[in-house]
Amino acid sequence: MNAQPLIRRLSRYVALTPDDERLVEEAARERVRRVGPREDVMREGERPRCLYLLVDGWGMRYKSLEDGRRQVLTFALPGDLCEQTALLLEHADHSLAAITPITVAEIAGPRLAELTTASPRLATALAWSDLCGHALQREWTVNLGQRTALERMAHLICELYYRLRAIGHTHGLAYELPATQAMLADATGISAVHVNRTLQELRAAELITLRGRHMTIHDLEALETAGLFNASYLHLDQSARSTSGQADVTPIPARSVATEP
Amino acid sequence: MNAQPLIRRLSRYVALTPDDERLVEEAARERVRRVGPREDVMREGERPRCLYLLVDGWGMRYKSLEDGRRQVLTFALPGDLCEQTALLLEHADHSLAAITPITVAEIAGPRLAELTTASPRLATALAWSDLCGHALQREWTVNLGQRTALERMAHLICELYYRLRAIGHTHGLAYELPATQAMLADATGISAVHVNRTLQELRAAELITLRGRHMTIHDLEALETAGLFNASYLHLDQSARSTSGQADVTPIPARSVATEP
DNA sequence: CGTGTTCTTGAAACTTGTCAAAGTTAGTGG
DNA sequence: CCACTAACTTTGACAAGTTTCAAGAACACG
Repeated sequence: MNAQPLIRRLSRYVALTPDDERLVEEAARERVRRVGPREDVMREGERPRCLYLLVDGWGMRYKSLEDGRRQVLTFALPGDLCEQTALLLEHADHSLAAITPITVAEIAGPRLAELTTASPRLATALAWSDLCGHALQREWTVNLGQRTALERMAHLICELYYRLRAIGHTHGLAYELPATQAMLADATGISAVHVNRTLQELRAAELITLRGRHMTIHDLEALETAGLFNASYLHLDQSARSTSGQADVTPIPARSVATEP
Repeated sequence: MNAQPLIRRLSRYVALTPDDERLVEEAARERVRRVGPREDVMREGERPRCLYLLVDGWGMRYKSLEDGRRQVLTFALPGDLCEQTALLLEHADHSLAAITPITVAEIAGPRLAELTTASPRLATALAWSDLCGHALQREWTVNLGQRTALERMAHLICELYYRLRAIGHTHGLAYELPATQAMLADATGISAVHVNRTLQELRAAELITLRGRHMTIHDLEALETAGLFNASYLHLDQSARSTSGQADVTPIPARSVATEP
């Protein structure tokens, strides 16, 4: 039950066997935690003791500057997992906060190692999961560096649409967007006030409707154009590829680290 | 010889045995390429057929927008390696260009797999290398999203200083900076003209001198403060940590992919 | 000793940020 | 179920930071 979002996600990359799925389910069932909105799941500077799998709800990864400025690195959606290498760190380099009430499964390092050594398919799938996270981070770098405020917002709205659609969280062209404008501001690197104006501009252009937490896209193609958006960086259509007899996919990771010293 | 920068880099994370070093050397010697300034080593959209190891010179990873805008994702320095998972991709999601004349070693997927299966130390070291790359990308996200033009430049200058110092490419507080102001602009997300003004501001504040390609930092501490810079994200001081008997560092990766289909 | 790239400068326009206050929504407790 | 508070959204006016355009100066290379 709990592991469904992750299994669904991993299956996007590699065809898993029933055994694989069982392994994932066990790992995700072991320790489950609920965290309320505005609370941190994991905090910058702390020692990472496990990998967090977001089972349900919205989260956000962020880094803070000493003077209080804050940058959202990415929004975390159901099925999202920390990058595996994070376990190597002595101190986490960013925080993960809950936006809505969320459910997270904690996957300990040794447990993760088990998965990847037991199944090369899982190892590959997890590598894919990491890869997608990094591709996303690169695209955000571009978004922040090159796009105007309007383009950034349009781009973000498109990204969230595609990511949510991939996990069945859209209704037609609509989805629930629990992030506040202040959070959108921290994600796009523009001020909260300007986020507000930018959203109004998108409304005026009849590209979207946003009332309360309800986002509706009216013209996806136009919105993508406005945001210079191209979904390929999300790698949502990998599905089949890895299924066929891929020759020498070496085991892959199993990046656990010493357990508590 | 060729592999020195990478060996040096990997040794920062994990103590390697002579055997490990030999393996790395062999892998890096196999195919070596020289690329001239302004040429691409690898281009967005192409199928990645190997991992590139920058042996000598400066490069930059970048993504382009359809309308010609360009964002530098990071500067590549000697010893830098592509992330291992990049081999999974059908199409590279960014390009790598030479800034100076450079030497790159091409490491094929199977070769990489060999390294990681043969030596758990190498596997861990390579995982660390990936991790550092991602941590750097996250920090750039913050840089672009939250810092002012002056802060971004200061931050970038500090970052380059520390990275170059780690590979012995600094002379006291000075280093050669082959990137043009236009490249710095694409890296910091500000216009080339404003980069120029910003550099002058840093000069006026007596924080740096930049004549031709020669960068000198006059007051590193003040520069770090100006850029809200904190070197910890670079993970330059991992050295010792992994040396001691780390219990259960599971093998780790070996992320190769099907060789040419 | 050109010729093309890179750096520098100034002035004007524009995007975005800041401040402050009012309006709205949502959640909590009486 | 309403009242009340706190959080969030919206607005306006203004300030500031940054971009753009255009042109000249300084380099660097063949």
